[in-house]
Amino acid sequence: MAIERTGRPTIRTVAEDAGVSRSAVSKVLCNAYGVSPELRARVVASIKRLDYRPQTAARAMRGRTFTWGVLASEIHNPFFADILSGIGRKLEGTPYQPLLGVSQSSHETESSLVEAMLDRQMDGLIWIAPRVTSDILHATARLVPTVFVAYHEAGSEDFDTVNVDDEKAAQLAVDHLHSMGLRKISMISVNWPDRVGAVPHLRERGYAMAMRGHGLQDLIEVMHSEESAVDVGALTARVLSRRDRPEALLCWNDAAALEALSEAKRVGIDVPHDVAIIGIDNTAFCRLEQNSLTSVDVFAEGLGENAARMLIERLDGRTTAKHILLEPQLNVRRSSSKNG
Amino acid sequence: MAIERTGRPTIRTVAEDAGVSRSAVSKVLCNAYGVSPELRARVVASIKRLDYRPQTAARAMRGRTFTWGVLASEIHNPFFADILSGIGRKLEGTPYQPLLGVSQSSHETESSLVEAMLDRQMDGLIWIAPRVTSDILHATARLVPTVFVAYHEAGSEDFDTVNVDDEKAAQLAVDHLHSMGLRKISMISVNWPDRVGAVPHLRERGYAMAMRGHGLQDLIEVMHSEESAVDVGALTARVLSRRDRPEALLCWNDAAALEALSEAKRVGIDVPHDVAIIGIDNTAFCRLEQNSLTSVDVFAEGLGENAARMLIERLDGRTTAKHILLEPQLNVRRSSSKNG
DNA sequence: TTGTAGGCGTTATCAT
DNA sequence: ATGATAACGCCTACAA
Repeated sequence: MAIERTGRPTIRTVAEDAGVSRSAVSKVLCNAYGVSPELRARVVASIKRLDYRPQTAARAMRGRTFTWGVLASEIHNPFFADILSGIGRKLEGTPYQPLLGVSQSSHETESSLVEAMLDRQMDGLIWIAPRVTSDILHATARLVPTVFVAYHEAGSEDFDTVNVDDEKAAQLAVDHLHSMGLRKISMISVNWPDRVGAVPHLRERGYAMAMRGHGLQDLIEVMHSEESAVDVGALTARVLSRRDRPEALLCWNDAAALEALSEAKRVGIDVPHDVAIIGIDNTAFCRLEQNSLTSVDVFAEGLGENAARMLIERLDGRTTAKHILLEPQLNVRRSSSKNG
Repeated sequence: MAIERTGRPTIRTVAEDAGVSRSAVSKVLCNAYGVSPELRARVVASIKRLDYRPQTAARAMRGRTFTWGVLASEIHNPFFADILSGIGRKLEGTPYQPLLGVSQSSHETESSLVEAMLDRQMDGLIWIAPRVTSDILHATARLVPTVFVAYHEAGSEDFDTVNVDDEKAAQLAVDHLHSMGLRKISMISVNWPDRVGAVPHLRERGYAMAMRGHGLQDLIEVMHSEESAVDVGALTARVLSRRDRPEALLCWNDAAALEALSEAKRVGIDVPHDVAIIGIDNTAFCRLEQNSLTSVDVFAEGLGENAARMLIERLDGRTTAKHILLEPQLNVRRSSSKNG
């Protein structure tokens, strides 16, 4: 019986235990042709008895790792956690293991995280809300099957994308506010690398389009803050203290909207009476009574599930790109309702 | 020039480019002895020119992967995100890459996630808030260097632990409530696998000890809910609607406390006047005005940094166990203050 | 149907 | 100081 350095049984151990060749074991593992039921049974029994599991590194040398890299730049936002849940659920029962790498801004850059994933031979990548330039995305996708979530480039042949219609999400919000008779609707957005397909960009566009659609083009106002919570808070505080304060604030995401709620409360401005506030993402915190934040649901978990499905299809051989666009849905709560 | 299947340069490509042997390149990569400055320079130049990076799978076959597995059962709680931030920060500039695996309850079990990590030859594990039995933890730690965060077993020789003093955290909360003249202090805890070293268990103990310390042993009341937000909400609603409603609720973590705030608001019970509410973890949401939740800081990011430091030390050769216990710190906010 | 042999990219041992 | 060589565990032609 072969004794291995690691103490783990190897394919060799199993072969000896079952009294067959190593390749026989391998064939059983890969569900390959040319193994008799009897031989298979013996091998399966040995595998079970020895508690054998193939070593990913060795497999990687010959092909696949059964490992997916999931890339995110931030995970404090529950939006990312929801996506990950969706991926995890979809991968249940498959041999694939998703592993999350986080590129904390200012720490590890996104590109070096991608390199780390490539070095580790991930079978595929799910990349959430990328910030780097489009050419890097294409270059990456040509090296390894990649699905982008929260990044729009429906024309790309190199990769799949899975998104909610972010323009429409913002439009739904504006339409709702307008239907309440509000006109001075400003938007709080975020400083983000200026990419055409970036989510903040599209949400800003949707806002502007909707405003124009209602004849409010003169009232269009988009303000940008850094991503940090304190910056969002400071910006909101400035806006709310203005004499010509807007009647409503559309925040580019829930995190910003929750900060806005906080600032409004701090300075004693009533929501929604003095100012209505709307977020986008419809994360779990919106539901809490102290927030009761109107928000546009972007079905983050569904995004994750779809992304996983796309990648499975790719690994199963699909070569043409697919681009999925889910319908957003408005959830009205107290932060923007008349009888709030 | 060797052409590789993957299109990536290999150590062989570099060797040929630099006109040296593969072992020479390897030695440069590993900072091994016996390479002349001149040879090293040539190799380094080739590595840079070819943009060569070693393949992790191949390295794994010979030893290390420079990859750490981080295990968590849930990531919606920002507590986990903070820990991960701490790990990431500490690992900046090191060759190690942390990758997060999530064992969503009811989906993938924790044990199978551990197996996935072992199959992928992680150099080390950081395991946050494990739920499985202690013997599994020991068995795992004997296979691969492991640091546990948010799990107490200071006597273990097999692994390191990094924690805040969870008993004391709960005590601080009770002491504070008691100092406000409150006596009927109940605790909302969670159904959790009944492990001696589990965080909910210790926080419950700390609560009970503090109550006894103040002569309030007859008022000790610990209620348990499932982890899901709706369950916490339902339990809180029941408690708040009781005629003999407690004067204060100590929630085992912030997530539960935020739900409690929500329910209180829903049924029109004023916080803190009618009931004071305290959480533990001091996650970012406590700061928001609409929550203004008193909470005990457990320095999650510090936990992450310490865990990373412990694991680095292990990989550098330390063989004796270390157990770190940070001091918690109370942060009083409106949800428990007299002039709230 | 089954087994043999070679190689994936890297590191470590041992000659030179 | 440098280089040849042998593993590591697995998969896949190909041979029996």
